[in-house]
This record gives sequence, structure tokens and C-alpha cells, in this order.
Amino acid sequence: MDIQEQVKQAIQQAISALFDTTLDEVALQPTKKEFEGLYTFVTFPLTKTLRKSPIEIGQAIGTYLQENTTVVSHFNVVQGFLNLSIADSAWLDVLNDILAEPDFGQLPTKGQSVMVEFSSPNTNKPLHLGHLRNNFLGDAVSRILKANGYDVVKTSIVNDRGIHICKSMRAYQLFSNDASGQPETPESSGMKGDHLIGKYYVLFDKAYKAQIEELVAQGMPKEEAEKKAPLMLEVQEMLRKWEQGDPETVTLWRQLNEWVYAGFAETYQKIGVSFDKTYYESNTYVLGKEVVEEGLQKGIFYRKEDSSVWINLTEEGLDQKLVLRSDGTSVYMTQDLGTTDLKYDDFHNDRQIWVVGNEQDYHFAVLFAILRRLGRPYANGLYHLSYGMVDLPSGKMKSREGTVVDADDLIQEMYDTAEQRTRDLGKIEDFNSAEAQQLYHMLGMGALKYFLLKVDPKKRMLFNPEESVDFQGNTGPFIQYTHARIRSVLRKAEQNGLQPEKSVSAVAMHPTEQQLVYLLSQFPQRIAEAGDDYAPSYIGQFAYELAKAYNQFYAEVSILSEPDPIKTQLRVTLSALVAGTIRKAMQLLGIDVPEKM
RNA sequence: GCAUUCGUAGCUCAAUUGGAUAGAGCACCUGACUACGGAUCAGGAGGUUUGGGGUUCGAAUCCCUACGAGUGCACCA
Repeated sequence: MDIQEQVKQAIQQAISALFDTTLDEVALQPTKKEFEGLYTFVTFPLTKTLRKSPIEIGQAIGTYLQENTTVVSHFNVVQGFLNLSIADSAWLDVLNDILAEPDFGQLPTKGQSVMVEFSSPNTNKPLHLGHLRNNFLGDAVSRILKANGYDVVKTSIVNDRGIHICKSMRAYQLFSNDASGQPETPESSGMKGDHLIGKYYVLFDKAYKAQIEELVAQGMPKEEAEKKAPLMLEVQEMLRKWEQGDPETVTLWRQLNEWVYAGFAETYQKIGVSFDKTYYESNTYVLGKEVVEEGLQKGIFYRKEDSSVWINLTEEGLDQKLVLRSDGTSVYMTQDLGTTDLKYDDFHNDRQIWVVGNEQDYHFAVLFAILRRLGRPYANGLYHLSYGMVDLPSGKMKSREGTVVDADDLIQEMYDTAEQRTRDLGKIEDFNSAEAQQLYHMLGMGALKYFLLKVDPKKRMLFNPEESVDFQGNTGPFIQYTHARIRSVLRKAEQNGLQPEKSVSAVAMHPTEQQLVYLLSQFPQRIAEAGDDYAPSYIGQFAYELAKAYNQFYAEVSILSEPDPIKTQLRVTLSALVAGTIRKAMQLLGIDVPEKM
């Protein structure tokens, strides 16, 4: 079925028939645009064993393929490169195979399950640009893994407790009363809950810094001032009260968090992200101490004189790491050990993936090493999907310096831009206002998601606001536009009584048509690679290449005014298939595509 | 200081994992049948892949080195 496989096997055959030897693996690469052909076989590696020139080998294999196969129609040899052209009949076979597959793009089930943990926000501030990259990545990877045949469980662990939450709470207690003595609420202020709480987090920081400065002015060293500032002491006291279950503190904590969750829910809804299970750190932070006990018993951990517990990971190239404080309380690692067990107990996933920024690379290296030492059955299925930070042209984002790009603001900005562009072009006069709003949202989110997902996750990236609202070239809206354009052609075709068919008949093909079939045939493989590498960027690139190739095809051949009905039929069918595949690919990125725009 | 990731056109990113003359988009020039949607297409210009060594038929990719940048090195999360 797969042309590439056919060609590879044919080459194996040729080599054994011609030279009486075999090659472990035949590697094919796409032929460069400047040369004729589709696949290229590099003959250099054979020169040593065969003691023949690369050109000679190329000629011999090429001739053999042309004479003995139906796939290869002709060939040319340039230096050590054998360029192979594929016969139209083979292309049509491929096309018909794809058309016969109802779930094209859905790979067979793997019989395995994966948990993807992402988003995991703090409840002391609203989401920003960095969170968006995380959310889009986690969501897209989940979709891609599903397409790869895995059962996927999406989870988030909400960081809803701890000293930073107490900071917002304390500031709220101190500063939230308005002139009439009423505390501010989302309703009274008209602010989204997460933004409201974020405001108090910033207020805390300001007031705290002012106290430090005052103490320093009185002659206290800065380090001491940071620890002894009254606000800091109050917040620590508040955390103690929270842990003891003090009713007043817990009530306030509940109230503020609820407001934040309402705000988050709104944002998640807008970006189309959801979870199968949400964990709360207020429940899980106590976990992990039994794991420490277990590790001690197994002799994997050791206790120091001050009774703190450690593990020595120098054999793995890591350091010694603390897993329990000397006062017996947990650290971050303790919790994660316990939580990982919990997640496994809940779902028994074959694999667990964490979408977390690359500043935690070391933490996860240690976590995985410990779990391997403990002999956890799932230890080899753990993966940290580490992604780079998002920089701004002005430099790094810093919450406290107010240089963060707020997620809600950004989404609104993209929406506004989409609306402006659409109005300028004036193509949707027949839309009612609800339809128009839906379109603006679809385009705005498409631009934003594509912009953040087209870059390799591992790399840090630059977010240039001007480029992000660009709707031309390698952008989400360009791909969405191509889809809308095809749908328009298909509507018109239908008016002419033409429908896409389930199969196409033999006919001479245009190079742009061959190119389209070739790209389409690559889709399953690209999904597999994107799954293996956890790289939504592969899918983005695929969608872009497919859209570009279609526009090229569109510019070079005529679909509806083509005189030959068989060619028209092929082109209508191919168009429908491309539109469907673009939609599927974009869906893997969590991006919707419109019928009109 | 130690560990780790990275450095590709003016800018943002690719490069099938060691293959041909390193490709796209943006920006900048030049064109496109009265057209099935111009949010498009075709073409031009733009590169010593940070510098210097090495490995081999062949290097942006692997090794060494210098320079530059990010991140991590808490009994924080």
C-alpha cells in the first residue's frame, strides 16, 4: 500500500538481484525541488562494499526498478543520488486507499494508556502567556496521542495552597475594604476572580517591599529584613493556621480560591481546554511520607544525624537529594513521589507525562531516578515534556514587574484583530452576529495557538505581538483560509451537481496533484512521529505544507472549468480530501477551521 | 564556580536525525488569465550555519576549544 515501503522493498530486491548482497535498511528521502523525482536513494554508502562508483550503482538500480516494478516510472542519477519518479497509477492507488479509509488519521489502538498532566496553575494569579504555551502543548499532545491509538487521561494539579496563596489572602484582609467598609468581590469590582486575586498578590508584594525598605533604612541588613518584615511573619502564621484547620482562615481560603476557579473556568472555556481529572495540592501535599519510609526500609534512602532523609544519586550522575526535612515535614520531592503513586493507583496508566517548563529539568531527572530505584512498575514510562520559556521582545516576563502578557487580554486582542481583518475584507456579509463572533474567536484562537505550537516545544521562543497577529504566510489563519477556500469550491461544485467520490478512475495527473497525494499519504506517519517526539510542531508544519501545496494546485489547474470530466472528478475528490485532512490536522492542535471567512 | 540547554538570512522559525546548491514565513523589490475566494500564487534579492580546529566519501548536525545567551544548583514550590 505505502509507496515508500514498496520502493524500499524494490530497492532491496534490486540490490540482492544485481549485486548479490543486502542492505540492513534502505533510507529514502524526499527529492529536492530542483531535481525531478519524488524519492531519492543515496548510493554513497554502497560504494565501499561494492567497489563501484556511486553513479554506476544508481544507474543499475534505477534501470532495474524501471523494468521490474510498476511503482517507478522513470529515474535520473545525479552524482550519488538516485532520483525516482512514481507512476500515476501508483499515486491513484494510494489515493484510493486513503479514500477507502474512513478514519484516515486515526492510528490503530495501542492498547495502552497515557496520562498527560498539564496546566497546573497557581491560584494566586491569572494565567499568562507562558501558561498558554503549556496549556496548548498539553492539549495538543493529548489529542495527538489519542490519534496515535492511546487512551489518554488529561489531568491538572492545582497548586491551591502554600505561602504564596497566603500572601494574596493576607493582602485581601488588609486592603480589600472600600470606602463603605465592604470587602471587594468579583461582583462589586466587575473583575474576573483570578484577576482580582492577582491584584492582591501584587499589592502584597508592594507592601512587603515597603516594609523591607523601612527596616533597612533603620539599619537592619536586607536578608534579615526580608525574614522579619511583619507581613512575612503574618503570612507564615496564616499558613500555620491553615494547616491546623483554623475555620476563619480556611473559610477565607475557600472563598478566594472559588473566585479564582470561576475565572480559570472562563479562560479554559475560551481556549477550549478541559481535564478528565483535577487534583488539588491541598489534598496531595501530605502524600509521600510512606514512600520515604519504604525507601528507608529498602535501604535506598538514608537518615542523617539531624534525622533528615536523603538519597544519593551520584551513580546516576546526579547529586544527593533531600526527601524529608529534619523536622519530618515534606518537601516538593516528597509530594511528587506520593502524587505519582496516587495518579498510578487511580488510573494505572502505562505512561505518565508532565508538561512542565524546562526550569524543572533537574527536579524531574531526580524524581524519575528515585522512582526507578524504588522499583516502581511504571518507572520506565515517565516523561517530562520540558518546554522553553516564552520571551518578549522587551526581554523576560516578570510577574512582579508587570511585564507579563495576560492570557485573557491576549485572547481579546487576537479576537479584535480577527474582527478587524474580516471586516476589512468584507466576505461574510451574510453572517449574523453570533456567527460572526464565533468566527472571530475561531480565527483569533487559531492564530494564537498556531503561533505558539509551530515552534519546537523544547526551544525557547520569542513572542512578538506584531507577528502573532499576522494572518499571512505561515500562520493559523492562512491554513484556516485554505480550508474555507476549498469548502467554497466544493459548494460551487455541488451546485453544478458534482460530489466528491469514494474512488477515482485512472487519469494522467498534474505534478501538483501528485504532490498533494504524496503529502496526504504522509499524514499517518507524521502523526506517529509527532506522538513519538511529543511535538505538535510537526503537525503544524504538515498542515502548513498541505495548505501551501493546495494553493499551488489551485493556482495551476482549473477545477470546475476543466473540460475532462474525469479530471474534474479527481480534483473535486482530492479537494474534499485535502479539506478534511487540514481539518483533522488542525484539530490535533485544538484549532477549528471555518466554512467561510 | 559546577551542571545543563542553546547559538542558522535584517527578524521569527525549518532542515526527514550524517546527505545534493542549508529551506519557509515576515519585511523589501517585480509580476499574476476580467478570477473556482487576491487572508492567494509566481519570481528576485538576502548565508563563511557565532569563531577556530578535528572525525569521513560528505558536517548546521558528531568530538575538542574559545566566545555569547538561557536555565538549574534551598531542609522554596
